[in-house]
Amino acid sequence: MLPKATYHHGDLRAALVRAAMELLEEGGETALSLRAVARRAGVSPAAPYRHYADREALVSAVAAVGYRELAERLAAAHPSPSTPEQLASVAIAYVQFALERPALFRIMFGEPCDHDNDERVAATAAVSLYVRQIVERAFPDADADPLGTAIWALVHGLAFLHLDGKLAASDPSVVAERTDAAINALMSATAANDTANALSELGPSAH
Amino acid sequence: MLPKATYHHGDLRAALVRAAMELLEEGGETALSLRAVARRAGVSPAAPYRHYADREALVSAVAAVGYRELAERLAAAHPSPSTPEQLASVAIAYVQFALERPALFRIMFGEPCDHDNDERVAATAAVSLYVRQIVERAFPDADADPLGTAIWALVHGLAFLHLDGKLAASDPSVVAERTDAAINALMSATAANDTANALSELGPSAH
DNA sequence: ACTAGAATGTTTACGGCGCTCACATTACAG
DNA sequence: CTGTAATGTGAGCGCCGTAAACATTCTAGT
Repeated sequence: MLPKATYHHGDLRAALVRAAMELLEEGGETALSLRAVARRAGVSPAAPYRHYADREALVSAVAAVGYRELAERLAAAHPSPSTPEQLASVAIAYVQFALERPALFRIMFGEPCDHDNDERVAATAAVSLYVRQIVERAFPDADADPLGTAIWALVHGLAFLHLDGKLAASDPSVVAERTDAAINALMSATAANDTANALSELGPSAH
Repeated sequence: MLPKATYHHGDLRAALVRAAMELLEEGGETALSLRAVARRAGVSPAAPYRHYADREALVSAVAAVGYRELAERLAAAHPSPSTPEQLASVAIAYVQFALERPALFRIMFGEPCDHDNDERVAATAAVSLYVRQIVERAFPDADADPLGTAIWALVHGLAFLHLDGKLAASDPSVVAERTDAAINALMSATAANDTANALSELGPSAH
């Protein structure tokens, strides 16, 4: 399939995403131009337009595979976390993913999201759902929606602040430690509130 | 000063930042090109290079004033917060700032930070310091550094997730409510830990 | 007051970019 | 087998960031 003696490529659509991913890892977000992607795929500058409406559509496709890879990474940290420690390990994996693949992470979260791109919105919805499911398992008595939001936001914020160098941290291990500490703080709060709620028997909808 | 009958501009350096700011608010980040800025400032495309090394240097300058405006906004929410409620109001102001000026916020935090730009690093250090000072006042018994990091990350993450549409929220008031809830969760945790620490008389340097 | 040189702005130009349109080639359905 | 749809090409437009040579103005030292 590499020889490319043929006029038609075969599966240019997928090849473009692959090429874009490579350029992104090699040269950062500035290296990700439609023309460069076309060059790497061995195709003319106008060819990508047969498969993607514009540059942003291709970028959204790249982001979508990014979401999938992030999900895999989190699952690898722990398939179905249900304790605070396990949840913390997933959180650390999230931050590590951001630091190891900064350009991809920025594309996934750092740009105005294209809400017309079905593939993309589905992928982010999956991440959101995943977080909430974890929270539901780990804290059955808590309101999963706001707590899931808080946890995701905390981890996401840690990732971004590290990414932007707002939090000095050359050593990945101190990043992990910091993430662990932050998550534990939030979760001990939740545990305390759960206990309080249970004791006072106020039911699910407090406040 | 507007007639601009003169060859020299007078204070082009500042005028460029102002023009860039305007373009950013009007047309988003894509509208922020060196050439467009020069046009708006009534000057040739090459003129900005007398004052900024390249496009990124100008963007960093814009980001720097963004940090200052964010600081003002937070101070306006509460000049010197020392209670959880006051801290929460500052957090809400942070998220609101991000939502009201998304393009500016993205420039401030969504790009690889230029660490060679003194103005910029100083401005972000100021924000970091500000957060830690608040935390020290609100939680004298806590370790301000990790707690400050956690709070900043939580708020920052909320801002970014809302910005990217990862958390559905058309209504600003529900955003504020969500922010309030998240912050309260984190802080009640801290309060609980403070109490525990005080009770067990472990001293300031636990862990 | 005069003048050299430093600042600052202009002009022109280069290559790369996203994107469009007319055209060439190939695949496939009838 | 053939016509039509799908896919890739080539040339070209206007924009971009940036650089080099040049023009104008400000300013300091005499």
